[in-house]
Amino acid sequence: MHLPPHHFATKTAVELAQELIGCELHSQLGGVHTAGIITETEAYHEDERGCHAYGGKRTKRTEIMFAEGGVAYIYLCYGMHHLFNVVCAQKGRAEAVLIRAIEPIIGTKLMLKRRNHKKVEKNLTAGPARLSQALGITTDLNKISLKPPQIWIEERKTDYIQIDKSPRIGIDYAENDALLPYRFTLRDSIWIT
DNA sequence: TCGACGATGACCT
DNA sequence: GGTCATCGTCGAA
Repeated sequence: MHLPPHHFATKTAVELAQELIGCELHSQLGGVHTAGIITETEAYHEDERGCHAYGGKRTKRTEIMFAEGGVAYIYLCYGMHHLFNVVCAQKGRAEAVLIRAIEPIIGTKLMLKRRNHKKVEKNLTAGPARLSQALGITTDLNKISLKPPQIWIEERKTDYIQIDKSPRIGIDYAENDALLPYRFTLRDSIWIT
């Protein structure tokens, strides 16, 4: 069963980032279906410096983070990478979870084609820009609601997993907030960065 | 308008 | 380990 958009509105980013580990991220774009198990996430919220909406800053780009949870926040990084986030929390509160890595499970052949790879290996879908490319996610889909048939999340199917915590990647500018344990990874998975 | 700078990844040594 | 591609966003001018 997929998690309905309103589910995300009830969660903080730190809660959701952990809950999403082990869930499945699905995309059905151009009539083709791809999906993977979420193995790595990061939490962001407006009270810490790593967040684009730090201090409640509303700009054209960050406005979607203040929407009610259940929509996608997809933005372009380094001029070429499309990074996918799940907006959560209630309307008016900026919180989101960055999906950083997945383990491919459905449509791996198409993922290989989209990524121009020959072989299924870690760098096919481990990395926030890599998984977006593998699933066909681009900024065109920014702000869409997270429900079938475009992009949605299926609940975790295994009953027990272990989650590790560590500091987030690539946010040195966030000063002391860069040390917060807001990165979550599926223990023993090879599909993490 | 303009310039600085990224929630990165590919490729090279 | 290191280099660099590439462009939207944001704040300063």
